[in-house]
Amino acid sequence: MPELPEVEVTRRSFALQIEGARILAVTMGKPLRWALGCVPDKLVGSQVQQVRRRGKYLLIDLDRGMLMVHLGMSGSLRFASDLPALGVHDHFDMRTDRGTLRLHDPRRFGAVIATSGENDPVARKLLDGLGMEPLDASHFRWEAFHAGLQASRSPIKPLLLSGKLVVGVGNIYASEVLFASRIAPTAAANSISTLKAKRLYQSIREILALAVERGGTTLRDFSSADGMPGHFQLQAQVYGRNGLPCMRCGNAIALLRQGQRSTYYCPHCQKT
DNA sequence: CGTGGCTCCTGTTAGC
DNA sequence: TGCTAACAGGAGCCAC
Repeated sequence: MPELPEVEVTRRSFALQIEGARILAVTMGKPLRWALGCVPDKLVGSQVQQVRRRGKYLLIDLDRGMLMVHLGMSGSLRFASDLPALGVHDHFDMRTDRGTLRLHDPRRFGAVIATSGENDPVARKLLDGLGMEPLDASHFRWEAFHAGLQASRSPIKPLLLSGKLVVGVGNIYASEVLFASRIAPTAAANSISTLKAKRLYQSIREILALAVERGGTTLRDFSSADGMPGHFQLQAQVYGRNGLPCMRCGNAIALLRQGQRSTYYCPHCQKT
């Protein structure tokens, strides 16, 4: 479900409240994608220092160790002091003296992993090799992005989704940024003109930033940790609009399958 | 190494 | 209305 904007909106919705909190108890539900990596009781007594994000991972720094949280396809976090009883899809529940952090994840593609810190082998394995942070101007450099495109013959849509060049662009935003920059999703990355590559670079920055500003996209059930839904779907130009008229030229939006994922695009506006 | 296919799991929706 | 199949916002792993 969540792409970078939803993860960032989630982070902002509870980071300040949970900082300094002391962990009182941890309860696990059904198993998630990976085991927690330690007995839940081991977390008790630790203090939350800050909540960061790398790609679609939330990194919760503790005075001893680091919790990594991934929302997968259907995950969402809540942080509140008055949460209802655990539901069948609540699989991680961390009670603190400031409130309870709870992961709700019906499909269980998400993860909560306890590591010793950023240099923990498990953390390294998941974080090493991630691409540039699109909302970090000093990290997301045009020169590096352009060089990355030039170095790949992969179709641009799956390359964006892979996170190897730039992180956080998921299935919705991949379609949206390619439409905005008028690039065919099937175009080989190294065949994209410098002009279009520049538009793509700008679109990634602008569209993701706008989505964060708007509170993320809620297609089904996304909400941030304070329970607020997103509003960005009102802005979607192509995603989910198969057969409907293109907002730019009026021709029908087409649907394409790339690597088992749906891609929406305008065949008229997005050539090569 | 880069690339593509499969897989995990549950819920919702489209089609008959 | 009920059944079934397809599909859903991710990404690690394996085989080429």
